[in-house]
Amino acid sequence: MDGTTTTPLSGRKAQAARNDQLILDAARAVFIADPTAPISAVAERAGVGISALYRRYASKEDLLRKLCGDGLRRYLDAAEEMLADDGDAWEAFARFMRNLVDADTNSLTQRLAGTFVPTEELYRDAARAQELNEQIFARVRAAEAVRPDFDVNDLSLVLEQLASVRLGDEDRTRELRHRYLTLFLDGLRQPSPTPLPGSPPTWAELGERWNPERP
Amino acid sequence: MDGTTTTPLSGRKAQAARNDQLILDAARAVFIADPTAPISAVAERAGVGISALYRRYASKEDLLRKLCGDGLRRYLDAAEEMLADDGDAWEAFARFMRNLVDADTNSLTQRLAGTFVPTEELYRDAARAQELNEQIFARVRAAEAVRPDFDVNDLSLVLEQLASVRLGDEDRTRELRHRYLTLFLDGLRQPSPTPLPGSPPTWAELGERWNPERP
DNA sequence: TCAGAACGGAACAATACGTTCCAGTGTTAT
DNA sequence: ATAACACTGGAACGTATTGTTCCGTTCTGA
Repeated sequence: MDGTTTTPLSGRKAQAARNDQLILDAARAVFIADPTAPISAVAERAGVGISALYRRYASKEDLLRKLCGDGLRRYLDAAEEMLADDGDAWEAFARFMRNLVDADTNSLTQRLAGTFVPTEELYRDAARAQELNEQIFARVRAAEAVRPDFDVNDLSLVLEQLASVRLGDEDRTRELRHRYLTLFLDGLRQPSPTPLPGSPPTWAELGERWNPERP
Repeated sequence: MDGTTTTPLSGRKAQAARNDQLILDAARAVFIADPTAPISAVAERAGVGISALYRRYASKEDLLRKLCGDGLRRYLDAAEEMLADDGDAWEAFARFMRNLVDADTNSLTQRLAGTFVPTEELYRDAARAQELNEQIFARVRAAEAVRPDFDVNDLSLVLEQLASVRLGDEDRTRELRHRYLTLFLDGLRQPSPTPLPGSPPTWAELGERWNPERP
C-alpha cells in the first residue's frame, strides 16, 4: 500500500531473510517434537508455503542435515565453554549438563540421526564432540567428582533418557528434565553406593545409530 | 469337542492353539521394538500368514489393546508382589523396579497408549495401577527410604526414561537399563543432596497420554 | 471320501508424504 | 511507468505404505 515503510523489514529481500530464520525455527520446533513429521508441517508452522522451503533446501534430508549440524555445533559450544571454565570441576560439569538440557541438543542430533545419510562434516563434528566429551570427563574424573564406575559413554545415554521426557508444552518439559537431571547428578556425584551393573555403552554401539536404518 | 486327544501337538486345533501364543509373542516383540510397526511385520515374525492374525483379532487396534491389557496386568502383578513382600521396604522397592525393567511393562503400556481408543477395562486397570503405586510409595516413604522431594508420579517418568534406552539387542538393552536403574536408585535413596527443582508430574498430565492424539 | 476349519498371501482401497509446477505479487532497475 | 524477475503459496502428481478383504489351498477328523 503506501510505501512509507520506516522499518528495515520491507522489501522482498528482507522478507526472504526473515523467512530464512522463520523456517529454521519452525523446522527445529517441529522436528524436535517429531522427527518423522511431514515437511508440510514445517511450512505450516513457519507460516510460509512449501516452495519457500524448497527454495532453500533441496530436499527434506538437506534440511535435517542442516538442523543436525546446528545442534552438533551447539553441543560443541557448550562443551568448549565447560572446558574453558576454571572454577570447580563439578559445578562446571553440572552447568554443562544443564546447558545441554536447555538447548535440547540431543533431540537435534542423536534423535535425528538415522533419518538421513550423514555428510563427512557431520562425522567430523561428531568425532570432535566425542573428543571433547572425553576431555570433560577426564577433568571431572581427575577431580574425583564422579563415581568411578561411570563412563564417558554413559553420558550419551543419560542425555538421551532426559530427552525422552516429553510432557505438556516446551516449558513444562524443560522443567521436568531439569528435575530428573538433578536426580541423575545426585546419583552420579556420590562415591558408588551400589556398583553399576553391566558395562557402559561402547563408541561402536553409539555410532551405529548414525546409519540410516530403522530398528 | 471330544476330550480324548492325548497328543497335544498334532492336529489343526493344536496348531491353532500354538499359533495363538506365537502371534502374541511376535506381536509383543514387534510392537515393543516399534509401536507403529505394520501388522504384516507381526505375521512375518510369527511365521504365519496375515489371515491367521485376522482370524483372532478383528483389527490392529484390537491386538494393541490386548497387548496393552496384558502389560498392565504384568504391572499389577509386580506391584502386588511388592506389597506382599514383608521384608525391608527399600529392598522390596528396588526389586519391584527391577522386575518392571525386566518385564518392560512400560513399552507395553505408556508407549502403546495413544495408538488405540482405550476400553473401560483398560481405564479401570490403569486406575488400579495408580492406586497400587500410591500404596507402594507410601510404604517406602514411611520407611524413610526415599528422598522426600520425590513424588509418586515421578515414578512413571523415571520408568519411561529407562524404557527409552534402546541399544543393540534385547539383552544388551536390558543390561543397560539395569545399569541406569541402579544410578536412579542411588540418586533416590539419599536424603536430598540437592532439592529437586520444578514440580512432579500430575496425574492429569500423565493421563493425557491415553487419548489418541499424536503430539 | 468329504465337509469345513484354518491358513497363506495376493489384491484392493485409502492415506500420507516428498517433490514439482505454475500462476500471482510486489520490488527494482531502467 | 513498466518490464523483468525473484520469491512465494499451494494445488497437483506420483509413489510408497499399510490395514483389511478375499479366495484358492491344505489338512484334519469323522
